[in-house]
Amino acid sequence: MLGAVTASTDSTGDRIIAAATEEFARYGIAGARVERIARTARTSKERVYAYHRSKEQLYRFVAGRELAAMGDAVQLDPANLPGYAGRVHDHLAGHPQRHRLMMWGQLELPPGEAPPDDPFQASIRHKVQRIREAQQTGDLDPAWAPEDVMMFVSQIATSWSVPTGLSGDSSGRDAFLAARRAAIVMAVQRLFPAATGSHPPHDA
Amino acid sequence: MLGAVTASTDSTGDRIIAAATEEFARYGIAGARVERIARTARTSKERVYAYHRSKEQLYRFVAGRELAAMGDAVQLDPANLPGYAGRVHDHLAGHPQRHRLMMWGQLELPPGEAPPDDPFQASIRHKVQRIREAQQTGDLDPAWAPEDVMMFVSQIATSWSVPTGLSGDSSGRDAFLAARRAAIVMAVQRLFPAATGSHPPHDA
DNA sequence: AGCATACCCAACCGAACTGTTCGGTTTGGC
DNA sequence: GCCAAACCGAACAGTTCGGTTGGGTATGCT
Repeated sequence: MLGAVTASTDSTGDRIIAAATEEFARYGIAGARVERIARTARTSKERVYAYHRSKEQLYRFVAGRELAAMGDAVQLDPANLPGYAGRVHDHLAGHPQRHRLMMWGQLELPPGEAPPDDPFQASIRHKVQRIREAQQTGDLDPAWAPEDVMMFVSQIATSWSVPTGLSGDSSGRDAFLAARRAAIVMAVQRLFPAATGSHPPHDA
Repeated sequence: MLGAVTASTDSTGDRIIAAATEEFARYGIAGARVERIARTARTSKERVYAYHRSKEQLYRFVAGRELAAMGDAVQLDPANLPGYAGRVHDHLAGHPQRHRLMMWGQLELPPGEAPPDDPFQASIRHKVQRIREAQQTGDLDPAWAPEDVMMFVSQIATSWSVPTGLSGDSSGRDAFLAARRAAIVMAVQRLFPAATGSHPPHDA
């Protein structure tokens, strides 16, 4: 439950991944302690390095995993961006570690890294492309630059993914997040309304 | 020019602050090296600790400074949020270190810190209050929760404050950022239109 | 029985870091 | 010239960490 992408089995490799996900989300790459990861995973440092080449590579692995899991959980639907934003909010706001895990990499990894196949860059480019296509088929207002659409939706959707202290106590947190979700959906709907569904699919 | 809040004089204390600002923005708190700060400031570690109690306290100092400088540079005008968002974009997108400096603190400092007078929390609360008042005077649509207004404007305004590789090469970067600025202003205008200015100021 | 694989544990290496100390030098006011 | 403050450079103490090594156990296959 603590690990973001809890594997189905409970092998040593899986426990290492779960423990690393937790550790990196909390302390970042530089702040993470391999010894602590090993202890949490009920194994030894030696095993961690048997499965992963280095601490940084281990981070890349779990971060990529988290990104993929998020891609599965929240499906980008360029014809219904308000719904997409709501799903993103649900996925992240209820599990702040998921957001933190990604942010650490964005700050700690100098942009001169894995340029050809970086999963994050690829994911972004893919989303922009999907939005561009939706604009061509009339599902989305073509007046906006697709990069802006993608960025604004992401930014609004993740507005409340980092606990700020504004969120109040833990008792009313669900209600709080639900209200924030409604505002997110409304804002995105106002900027990029969902397609009504009654339009010809480009060639009809 | 490199330091975000370059002091007017060039005393040792000022150079330490400038160097620390640069160092923290690039490497974060844990990643910053006091020795490197001292060298950049053309002084010694001994001097750094003569002016500041610890590395973390030094970070808090420069981060607070940066926050204050930003508060001066971009004035929140609840009656004209699109203009405010544009100013925030100008202030941050052209100087990504400014944004990075703040983000590090948000990730690295556990939320159990300086709860009573944390400048960041105070700044947020203050902005929310300003927005709430504008809603009461009719400058802003009172249908939104003020927290959402503040957060959405901030998120949209900072959309392009972190270089993503989408920004293209350095040659066309100015044009790129200018286009992004226009989109930001338009988006905020659509969500929270600027007051027309021809309304009675609450008591007329 | 033989063997390979997975595993544990503890020690270890080399490097790096924070924060302090200290002897000696410069600077500027009086 | 005198003195105090600011400063420098280098070393130091104490700790921590990433990553490696090596000896030993458990398991399961053939």
